[in-house]
Amino acid sequence: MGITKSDKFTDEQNRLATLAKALGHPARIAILMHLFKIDSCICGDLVNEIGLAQPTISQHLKELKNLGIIKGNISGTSICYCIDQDEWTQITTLLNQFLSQKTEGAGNCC
Amino acid sequence: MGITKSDKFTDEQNRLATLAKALGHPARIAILMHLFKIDSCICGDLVNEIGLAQPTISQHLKELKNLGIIKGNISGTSICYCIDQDEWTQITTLLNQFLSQKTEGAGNCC
DNA sequence: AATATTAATCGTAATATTGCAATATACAAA
DNA sequence: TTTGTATATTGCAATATTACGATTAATATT
Repeated sequence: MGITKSDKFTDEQNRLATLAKALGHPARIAILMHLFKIDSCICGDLVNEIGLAQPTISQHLKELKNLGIIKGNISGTSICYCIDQDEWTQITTLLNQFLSQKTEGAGNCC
Repeated sequence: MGITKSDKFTDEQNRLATLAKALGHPARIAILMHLFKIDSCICGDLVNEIGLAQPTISQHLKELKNLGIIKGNISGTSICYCIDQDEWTQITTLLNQFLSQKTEGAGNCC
């Protein structure tokens, strides 16, 4: 039904899924990559950099902002976005913790 | 339009997004967690473990299987799923590479 | 063979996501 | 104040995802 039954899962599971989902679109990956590459506030070249329409980029930025991954400050007529390093560290720590799991035994029973 | 314009992005960006997306649902996180915890083939208790209907679980398993994260072998009348450790290592390496990025400067210009 | 068990597939409904045109908002410059 | 520039919001169309009932396929068991 298009609706995720979050109540069936633990907070941790929901949190991990939410974070992964936010990274689950190439435009948002590209935005983050660009922000890392520029490594300072960028203002509006994302629309040029990525080939999507301005409202679409704006929407993806909003999503990343809602999760706290990036923050934006008004800078004259443009808005200055950058990675929130603290939040990024927290998020990636959580994800890494999950990703670094290993099957105990040689695993691969199949 | 609900369709992702993959052609606008690099292979790496698309790959990362696809992997992240696969982890972007709590049921799939829960399935992986359970497989790691059991650390051996489990067969059908995922349906009991997670409170979703059998076709729903089957669908999520298929998604993970398509990406190669898990594999399943027929074992009598049931099917035996487990993590594909090699593939998991590859995938997490790729993701970690992206996640471990840091803003060079003190960052946080905003 | 008939029956039971397990998991995949099909069909469908409900909701979510993606993308953009049009518009609105906010500020700067002239 | 008007004009231009940059970003956000709204509204909508197209597609994707999630979930499940019903069914099917495959194998065991009797």
